[in-house]
Amino acid sequence: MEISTITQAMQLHAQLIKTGHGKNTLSLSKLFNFTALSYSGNLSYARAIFDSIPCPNSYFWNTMIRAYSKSTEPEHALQLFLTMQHKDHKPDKFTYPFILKSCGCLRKTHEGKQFHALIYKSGLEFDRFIQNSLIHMYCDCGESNAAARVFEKMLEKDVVSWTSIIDGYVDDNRSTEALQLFGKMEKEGIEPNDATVVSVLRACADVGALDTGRKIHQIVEEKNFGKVNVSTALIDMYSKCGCIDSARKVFEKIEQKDVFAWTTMISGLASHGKSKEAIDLFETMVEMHVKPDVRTITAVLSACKNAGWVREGYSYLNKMEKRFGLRPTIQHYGCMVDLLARAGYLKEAEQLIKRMPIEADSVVWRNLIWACKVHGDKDRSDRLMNQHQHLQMDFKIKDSGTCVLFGNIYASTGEWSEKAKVRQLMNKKGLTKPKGSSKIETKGTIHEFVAGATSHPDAKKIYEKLDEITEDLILAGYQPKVSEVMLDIEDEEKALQLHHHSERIAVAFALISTNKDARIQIVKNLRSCEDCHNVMKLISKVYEREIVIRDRIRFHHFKNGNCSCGDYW
DNA sequence: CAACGATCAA
Repeated sequence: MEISTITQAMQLHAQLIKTGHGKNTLSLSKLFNFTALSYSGNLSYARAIFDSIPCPNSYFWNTMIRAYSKSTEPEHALQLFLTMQHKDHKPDKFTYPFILKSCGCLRKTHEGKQFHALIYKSGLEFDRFIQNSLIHMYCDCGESNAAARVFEKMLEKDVVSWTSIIDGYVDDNRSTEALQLFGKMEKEGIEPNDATVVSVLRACADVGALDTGRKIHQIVEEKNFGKVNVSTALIDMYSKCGCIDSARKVFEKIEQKDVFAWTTMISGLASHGKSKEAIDLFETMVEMHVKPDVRTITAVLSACKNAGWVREGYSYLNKMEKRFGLRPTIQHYGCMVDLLARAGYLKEAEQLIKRMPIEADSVVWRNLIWACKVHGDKDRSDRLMNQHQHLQMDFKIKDSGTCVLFGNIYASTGEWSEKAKVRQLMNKKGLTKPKGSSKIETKGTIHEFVAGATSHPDAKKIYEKLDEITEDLILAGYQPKVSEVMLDIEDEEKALQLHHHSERIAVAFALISTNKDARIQIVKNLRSCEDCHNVMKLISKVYEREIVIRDRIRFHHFKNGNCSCGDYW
């Protein structure tokens, strides 16, 4: 008898009890399997069945543990493992993958390592499934190095091993290495499947690896990976690599578009400054009866923010709860505060922070304070900075972003002693300034630059080119600003090197290493500043090159000295 | 006697 509903399962259970289920383990295991694992099952009912078995065999133990590992309370899986040991029942090669999954979900690195030791002692360390689970567990716990050690030791790495380690590297901000691993995987002749390409596309999106991304698109076509999530990953990759039109083409071809596909497309359009298209697409989505989720609304609000549409922003924020039944999160309120503040409604922005049912985080405060500075409302920004500084002291928030903001504000108004205090505070709290970097892809390889770095093999040529660029820019009317970094550095020569921001170094590298008509595409890990924009505008004009910059917030397309995304602010 | 691992967006 096939079981497909929980009622059927209960009927079968009743029958088994009546006729005495002692001998009929096959029916009972079928029943148990359904109750514990199927989507329409019932975990506590499964546990009741489990508890009614006097001496459960391995299958029952493992299935019960597996059920917990998939549930919202994976810690019960670990508890059950202890019970199992207590009752002298030995774990086997099926037990460990579920246990390791639970450790991963719960970020229990320490326990995970202990299980690793147990696995080693029981001689199961060369089981492929267990090794793959170990890789995944270590990645979930943020220990990608430990995962890599397991991976290296594997004698037969299969496609799941490769996918797991690649995906883990992407999650751990090691996308460049993830792409190198994919290259190795191809060399070893392992065929990627749909899960693999999704992970590799995430890596491409992360670092702006368009060439590799296109290559993956070809593989997807050849192998006919038709799942929506693959298309969604392609849309995201193309969007994040600056090719919004290619993203759109992939989107149009999807037959059954789900929330993820819609949301990814909408946020791609929003980040490219195409607010109108983003909003239109959202309306179409609603017409097609696809229910938006909280992230969809975030994308819509950020489209409003980029366009400065205050009324529309408010209306979507209201609709979100009333029409779609979604509770706004800090991201939504933060976006709305930012929208108001950028449009110059500073008082309203501050009031919204006080009114909203969630406590503002430091990102929200930071955006508002910065907006006050941009709009020249010094009283408000001083007051907010004082308030926020107290918050920071009182709650011991470790937030280097806020310190950087304060430092920048003091520097821009020439309050050097205040700025020095911020620096002292950062030292005391052990905070370091996030280091800006710029990535660029040439011939399928990712190059990453930070200000002042000299480790690139072409460093000498790049800095020569930079000097040349600086001269050309000055001829075209650029006035070098006394950079903030320069003031902190004693050594003058070092200061001059640092003065070249990372994106300028990347552009110089692109100018000497790419074709004249290829567009230059840069991924920054921080938000780009006004000075960066002015310089990019000029370079694109003087050298007649198209330059695309992606920063934390959005894209900026520079062509012949014009920026198609409006001003940076 | 049954069974196990990797998947998307601010």
